[in-house]
Amino acid sequence: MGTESSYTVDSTETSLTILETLIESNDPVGVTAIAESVEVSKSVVHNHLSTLCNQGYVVHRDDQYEPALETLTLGSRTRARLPVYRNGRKQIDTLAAATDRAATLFVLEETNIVPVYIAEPTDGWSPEFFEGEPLPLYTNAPGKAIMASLPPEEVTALLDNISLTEITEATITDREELDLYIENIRDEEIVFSKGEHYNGIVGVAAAIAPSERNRAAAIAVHGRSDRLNGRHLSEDIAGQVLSIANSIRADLT
Amino acid sequence: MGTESSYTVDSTETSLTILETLIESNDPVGVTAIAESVEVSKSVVHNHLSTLCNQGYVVHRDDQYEPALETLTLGSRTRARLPVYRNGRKQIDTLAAATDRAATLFVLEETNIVPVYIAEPTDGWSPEFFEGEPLPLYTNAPGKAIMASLPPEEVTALLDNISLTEITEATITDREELDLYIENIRDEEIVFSKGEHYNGIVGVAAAIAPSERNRAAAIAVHGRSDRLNGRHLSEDIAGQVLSIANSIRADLT
DNA sequence: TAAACCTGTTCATTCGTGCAGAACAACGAC
DNA sequence: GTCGTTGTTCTGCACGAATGAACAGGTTTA
Repeated sequence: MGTESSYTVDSTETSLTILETLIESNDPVGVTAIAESVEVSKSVVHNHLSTLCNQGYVVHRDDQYEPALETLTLGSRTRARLPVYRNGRKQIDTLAAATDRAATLFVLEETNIVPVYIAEPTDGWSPEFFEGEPLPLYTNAPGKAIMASLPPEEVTALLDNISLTEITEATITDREELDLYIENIRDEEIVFSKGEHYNGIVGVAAAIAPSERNRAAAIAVHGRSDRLNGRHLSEDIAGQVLSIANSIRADLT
Repeated sequence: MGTESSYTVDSTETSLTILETLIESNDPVGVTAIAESVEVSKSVVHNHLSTLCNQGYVVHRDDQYEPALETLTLGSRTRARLPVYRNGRKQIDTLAAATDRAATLFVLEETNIVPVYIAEPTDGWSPEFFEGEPLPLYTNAPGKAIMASLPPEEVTALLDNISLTEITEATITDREELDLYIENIRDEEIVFSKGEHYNGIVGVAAAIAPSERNRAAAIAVHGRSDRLNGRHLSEDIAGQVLSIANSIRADLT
């Protein structure tokens, strides 16, 4: 893991940086603005944008540039490789509909979990994170559920490669405390979290343990703590999360 | 439109080609295989892969490379810019649930339509196309519905930039015939298609006309012709497509 | 056991190309 | 009209990306 190679291609990096800049700025943007933001000359930005346009990842209109919708292919085809997504997606939809809260499917990748599919409630709060945005393992319910579903030696291997930094006041930043916590939830089927990544947001998660051909995954329901609490959270919601998790597990044969 | 610039960055192109190669091969793949496929030397492939790994778009395990789930961020954040997606997504879900067929939201980009959100039926056939994969305007119902919703001069501007090639026997390849067809459906609210892009697949579509701040879009229901036909198609399904289209239009204020 | 053949990775060298910066063109504001 | 902008083009130079061979592992073959 993590053997950072020194031989890299600089121009690819700047191209990707430019593309990311386009995506982060939520409106069409011009060459000079990008040049200032990325700190390269205008002509360079122009060349990279032309390249990205030719490849179909950027569109050009009225001296302004925007990320192209074709960027969706990369991700949609990548996640379509995951059996847990292909089989589990509809179950996430029903989980969101049944609980009327945001339901998400997470998959372990490297030392992070990545939300692979987010089903939003018909109305109300939706998660701040995006599909594809890596999240740390230790600041949320699905991450902890996944860790508890892995063999202990794999967990230590993962945790040895990351540092525990505080996101909110509720984040566990002490390694021993975290190890102990994971041991304690090892026999549980459901993991709760309260505001360890986003203040005022609670979550219920259940892991889908890895197998021969499937990566470690987890499903979760998130919501604002004022609308998701008490027995409703710990019994109703948790029960539904658990039953959907079992159902997805069963479908993976 | 289409002023292809000659000043481009070659290494960016090869990086993206390598990434696309990884995505198309549905399994983890090694350096030499990519080198053969892209026709560059192994060391070059290695350097580009290292770069893509560092940027988070490729993951490296056991001498094998795979596209990273983080590729999802690009597309998910790009489509989140579209008001029609943010407001219409749930409606597409209900359309798919109500008809128990695949329902899709398309958006016009350059001279293509791009599926931005696909809701699959609880069981049964799902479209062959991926979210983000550009489709020609003239081979399917949503494309034609969009053209019929645009001012005629814009349609001719679009069609002047593409060539009509035959995909299946049902594809309209004659420009005059296509122009006439579009004129004929101009007053209709619903457009049908039968196997013009995929054999044996029929579709019903309704356009969401462009406005000041929203691009031209369309919604559609697709299915296999043996299970989607006759009065069921032309009345039941069409009616639901229409009512959802109206609802999305209304939500866009 | 050892040699032949796979991998993926590293390395020096050389050639090509991506880069900066200035000049250009096209538009808008004052 | 002129001075701001903008995006685009162009040229020379220097840096860096590509080459192709050598290296380090592992697995198969004799």
